Amino acid sequence: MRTRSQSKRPQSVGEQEDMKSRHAPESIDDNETLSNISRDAVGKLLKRVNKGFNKENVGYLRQCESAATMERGSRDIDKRSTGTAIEKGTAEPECYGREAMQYASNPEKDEDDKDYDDSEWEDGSIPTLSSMKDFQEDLASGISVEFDVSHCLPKRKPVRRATAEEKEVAEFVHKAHLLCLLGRGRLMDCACNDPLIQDSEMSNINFINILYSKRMFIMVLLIGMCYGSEKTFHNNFHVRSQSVAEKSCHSALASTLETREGTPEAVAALSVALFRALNLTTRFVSILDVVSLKPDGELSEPIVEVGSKRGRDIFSSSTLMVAGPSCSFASSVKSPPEVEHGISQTAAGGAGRQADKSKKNGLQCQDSLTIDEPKEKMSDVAVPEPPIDISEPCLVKSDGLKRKGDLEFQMQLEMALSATAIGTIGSKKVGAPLYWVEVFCCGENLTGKWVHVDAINGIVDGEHKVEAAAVACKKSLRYVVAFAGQGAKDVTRRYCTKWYKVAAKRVNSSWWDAVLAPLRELESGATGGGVNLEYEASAHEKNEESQVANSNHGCSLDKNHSCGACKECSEKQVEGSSMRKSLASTRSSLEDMELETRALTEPLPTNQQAYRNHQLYVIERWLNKNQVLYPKGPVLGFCSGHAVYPRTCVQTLRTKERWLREGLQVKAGEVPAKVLKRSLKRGKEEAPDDDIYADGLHQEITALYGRWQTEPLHLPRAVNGIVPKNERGRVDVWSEKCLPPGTVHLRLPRVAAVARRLDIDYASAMVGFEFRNGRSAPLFEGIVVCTEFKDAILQAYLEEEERREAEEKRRNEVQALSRWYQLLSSIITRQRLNSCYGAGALSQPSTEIRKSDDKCSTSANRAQEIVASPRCQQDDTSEKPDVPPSMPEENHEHEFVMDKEASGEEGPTQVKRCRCGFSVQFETL
DNA sequence: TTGGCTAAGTCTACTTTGTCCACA
DNA sequence: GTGTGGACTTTGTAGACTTAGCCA
Repeated sequence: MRTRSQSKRPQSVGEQEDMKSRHAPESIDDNETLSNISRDAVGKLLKRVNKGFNKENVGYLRQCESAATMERGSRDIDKRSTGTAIEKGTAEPECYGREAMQYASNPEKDEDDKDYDDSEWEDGSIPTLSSMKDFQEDLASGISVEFDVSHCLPKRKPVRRATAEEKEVAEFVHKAHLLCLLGRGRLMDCACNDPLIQDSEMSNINFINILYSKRMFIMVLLIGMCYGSEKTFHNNFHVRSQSVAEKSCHSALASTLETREGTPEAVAALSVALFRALNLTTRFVSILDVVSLKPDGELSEPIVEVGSKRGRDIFSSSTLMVAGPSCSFASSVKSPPEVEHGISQTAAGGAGRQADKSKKNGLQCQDSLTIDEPKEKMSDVAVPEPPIDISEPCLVKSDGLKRKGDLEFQMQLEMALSATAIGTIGSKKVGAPLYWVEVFCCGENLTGKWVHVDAINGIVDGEHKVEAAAVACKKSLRYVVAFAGQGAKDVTRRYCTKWYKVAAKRVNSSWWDAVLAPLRELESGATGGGVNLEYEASAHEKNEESQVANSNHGCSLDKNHSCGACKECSEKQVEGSSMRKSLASTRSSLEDMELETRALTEPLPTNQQAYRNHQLYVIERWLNKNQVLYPKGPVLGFCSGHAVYPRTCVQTLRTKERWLREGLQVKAGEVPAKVLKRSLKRGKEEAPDDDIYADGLHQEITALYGRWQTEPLHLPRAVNGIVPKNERGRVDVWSEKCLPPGTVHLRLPRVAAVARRLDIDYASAMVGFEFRNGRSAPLFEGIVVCTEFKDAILQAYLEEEERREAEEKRRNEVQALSRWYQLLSSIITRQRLNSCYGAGALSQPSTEIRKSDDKCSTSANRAQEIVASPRCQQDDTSEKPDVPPSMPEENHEHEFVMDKEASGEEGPTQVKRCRCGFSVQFETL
């Protein structure tokens, strides 16, 4: 096919060849390059054409071949009509050459050929197989394709960089979104404390009496959130896609509780409510899926691309998130129909049958696990040391499989399920783990841990799997926040293994820490104030023991008893309060230590780029020019042959002058830790011994020193009231440390004049530089004087300021009076002129003057009074000229006639009036 | 898909210590 | 005659940093 523009081209290939041959001697090199480029481009095009025609256009080609005769006829007509000398078989090469040019200039467009605008194309001959053959023959015979070399050179795409303003806006949006999500999490956490919801959930279980056993607690976790082995929590609640309908958190939970169907957030929150109803210390944990911190950055869309073909709801619903083989996968969430069809049939594929098979085994395993395994495993260990997943033990730890065949079958099944799970994750067909629960499980000697519990997916202690699942779902694990007691705590480090990657995507830590600071206290108070299993068990025992005692003083005792009236209860409250506080601080600090330990024991990255901004490690190649490693060691490892050092070894070097600003000076005899060479482009010459001339370039060296080479600044002390000054007769006050001993910095305006008047020695205090008039200029603020003169100068300064203020006030008053006098004088003069010339032709200017007077007379009421004086009014009304009998010609000479005579306070006045209406009022002497 | 490398654009820190003239 | 204060004009550069593209 040919484009319209192509059909209008005046030159045929033959003509191009002629031109090429004519210009060949002028650019032999270019021709060689062009021929190579042409050959490559045509080769690529041929591949593409073959591929395209073989795969896509075969059917169409058959139709075209059947109509080949007709098309050739029309092509001949076309050739005759255009009048171009297209040889047989050259139309197609030209066509290909055109495509080759397009392809060479923009290879990416190749994929979008189908999207070409139809208007750009006209009906033409379809290249048939025979024509292809001809084309190849022609190609072999030396036909080449010319194209503009400027379009075929590989060019980088123009890089669109965000400006500082865009970055700032993006940061604002990021922060705002973060705060919104933080607020949302707090609301949801608050809703989890709703007693109605908790009671409603409690009504579904009936083993509260056996709760107070850590062994039972673990078992409860394992069997699926208190709903029994056959009726697990995540089987009981259906997870559906995120609802866009605006619902309050309470109503969302209530609705989910009633319909047994809700969003992942609501289902996770219900599990929190359930645990809290059971008096377990529980947090509602959420990934704050906030918009990117970078402009035009990736928005964490809740839907993955694959889902678009089968409907967005499929993958927006939370399904299994863990990669491992899972019994819960087999007995997975009762999902909506599309979920079952979408995932079990597509993602799992053949493994769906495996899943069905394992479902039966899984249930058996669950049963066996919940009854046997926990009792054996948890009898001695309170905290589940290995990650406990209800899915894993069911296949691995069954005692019933003893025979070799059974073991082989087990391994095969495990491998199949692993492959299924990996495939599932690889194809991004899992729901994003956005919400889960953390339950504090206390161990011996107050050593406890927060246990990850995902009620939606039926996973316990799977914190190490969250990151992988989030990555698989294109979710960024930037902020993982645990909510409790209206507070919040950042627990991201518990769930991420590569903190250096996460930290780069987070907002600056100071702002985030400031936001979370008050929330951390609330969270700490709530989680510490809650009851862990150990504490609860002991408290429960105490309650039972004290029931008898309570009956003595008449207090009704329940688990939340606190009358506060009786002495025992008061003491118990105080004791409990202090215990809770200590428990909270201990628990919180222990968790902080744990998170900090995780951060400090992060594994070494395997790529060099990661060391550029890594908080813990560094390699020497990424050091800045003013950084060195001191001490250079220890070597923690190697990355691509580069030694890895702790980041703490990195020292920042500064010049002597820079250290002075820090209040430090370089020790005598210290050799620069690093010497920088830089070219001198400024006209000012440095001292000759500081300059070097190398390779004809005028360079200067900059000696840099480390902090270990410095000592506190020793400035000469002020003696006999004389301030030590620098070579410019000033004192550089970068900070208080830069003040000579015995001096003080008086940062007051006009204080220098006071010191000078008192004949006290002082020095101007230079506090920095500012750019004025295109160059930097020192910035002075106040003076530096000896300490003993401080009070005298301040007292004199106050007196001088009072005197100056009084003088200024007096000057202002005089100036105000003068301006009032000028104003009134001008008004009177103007009014007099107005009364004289205000009629007739001068009426308009008079009005304008009055308008301008009005603008400035808002504060001059007196002036308005004068303007509105009786005499003026009389003039305005009585002096209004009569309508002239006839309009005189322009530029006529006034002929005044004595109109009337009046007498005023200032004497008799007379008015002369011309017949044109112009009048003159004058006073008679 | 990941990592190494590079190009290119953006941002940031560094630099640094006047002169003339009107007016009080 | 002298001191004071305002106007003048509005940098330039190197290097760090970031990001996208290319390639292995």
